[in-house]
Amino acid sequence: MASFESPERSDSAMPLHRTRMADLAYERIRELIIVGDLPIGSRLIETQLAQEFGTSRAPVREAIRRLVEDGLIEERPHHGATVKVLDAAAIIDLYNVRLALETMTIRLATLRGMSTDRLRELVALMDEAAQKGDTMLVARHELDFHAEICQHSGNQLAIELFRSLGGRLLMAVALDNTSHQDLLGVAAEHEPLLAAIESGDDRRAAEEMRLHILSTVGDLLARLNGNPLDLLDYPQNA
Amino acid sequence: MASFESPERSDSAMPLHRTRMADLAYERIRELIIVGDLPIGSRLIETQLAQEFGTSRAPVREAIRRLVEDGLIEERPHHGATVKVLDAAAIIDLYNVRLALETMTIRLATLRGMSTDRLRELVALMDEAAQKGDTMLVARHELDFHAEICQHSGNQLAIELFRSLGGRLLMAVALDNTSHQDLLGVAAEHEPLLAAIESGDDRRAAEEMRLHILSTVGDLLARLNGNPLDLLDYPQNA
DNA sequence: CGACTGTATATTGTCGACAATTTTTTTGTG
DNA sequence: CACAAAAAAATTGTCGACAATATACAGTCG
Repeated sequence: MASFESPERSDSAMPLHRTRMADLAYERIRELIIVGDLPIGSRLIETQLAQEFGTSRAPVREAIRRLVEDGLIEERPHHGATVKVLDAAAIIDLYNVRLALETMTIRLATLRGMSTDRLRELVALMDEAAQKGDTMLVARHELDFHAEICQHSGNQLAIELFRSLGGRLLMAVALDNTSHQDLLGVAAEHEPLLAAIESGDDRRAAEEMRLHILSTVGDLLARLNGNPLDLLDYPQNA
Repeated sequence: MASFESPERSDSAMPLHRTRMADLAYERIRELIIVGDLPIGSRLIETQLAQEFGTSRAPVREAIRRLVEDGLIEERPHHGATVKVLDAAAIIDLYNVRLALETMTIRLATLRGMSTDRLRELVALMDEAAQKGDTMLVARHELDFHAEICQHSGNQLAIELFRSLGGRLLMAVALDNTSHQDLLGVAAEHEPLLAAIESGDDRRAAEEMRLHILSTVGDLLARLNGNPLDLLDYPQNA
């Protein structure tokens, strides 16, 4: 009868994790890397991070393994993990892959007749963030914009891949600490994309995406160092 | 002086890991999944696998995390890991991504003037395996063939991504347990690709790659179930 | 003074145990 | 017999400790 069970101790029973420490560690370390708090090349000491998070090493190890797979971290077997370098060459590689992936996803999304409502909301958020001069927030909304398109492609694999690319894409923006110049124009630059999606012409949408991405990476590389884009000029149509 | 140190006990000191258990576990589990020994949907019990490998759970956990990132395994927070389903829809997604990626890498490789010597060796190996009727071995050499092209693109990210896609690509072939019919023809089908690469015309190479991949996935889906390719028809040129 | 060697330290790799949670089985009841 | 609640079992999540390895440092000899 009426067994004395206290399904939830209300007093002092705070830390009962409803979520996994490993997930938290993953998010936190990822953020540290993206923001640049853990600079490129710096080592990730498991014990140190564990202490900082107030956990054991196990969740930290797990988080690090995931970040390795995300490409944010490099690891040598007994040496440890370091934040992977993201130089101009890596950015070109990154954007080449992005180009290939996103020209595909936007075609699929366009063919499926995706609505642009949410996209317009995100553009508005970009604008808002731009007016505050918050470069990083603009970049995050911009990433959401592209993720939204990816989502509507229906290609689950592409969605996963784009998510895992997100960290590096944000890193690339964060590297470029200057660049408050044309922040106001970034929202408007998305109009042609919206129009193309609404037109239902997938080929046109892909071409707009190509131009959009090329412009983005061009700016990025131009600011990072004068390096012109090496082999990124990659037209899909004649 | 001359401290008694035995840097390598020759007798019975076998398990001194020169390599990490976690790596071994990763390879072994991956192979179990690809071959189909761990069928789709089956659960991966950490303790069970650990016992089978003669290790603790830690390396197994690590391996599982990596396989999750490779997309071979699905994981719900407290429920455990299961082998991810790979149905016709997933295969279409996979090959769409592959198409986007490989039409890019072959263009870059071609522009860089890659040698086809190694590729011809791999075609020979395919033929050899085909004559033995070893479907899986043909598939592995075929994967190496494409990996080789990817390698010569110089795009590090694309190389990583293709490697992580490899597991799923092999799984797709393994699913299709029949299919000894046109095994002999598979080697010859690579000739146009080789010719295009040697011609130095990157656009032509990309088109050949597109045809090649479309043909592959077409066969695959046709055998898997009568499902016609849904939205994969994805020409790059007009 | 520099190269080498051996030691000390720091860090990762693995283990066994316990806590938290979920799934399965059992039990009681209408 | 079906159905709900409770107990039991199985499994994952986290921890602290130890072993294996790599790095840093000091001492020695040329």
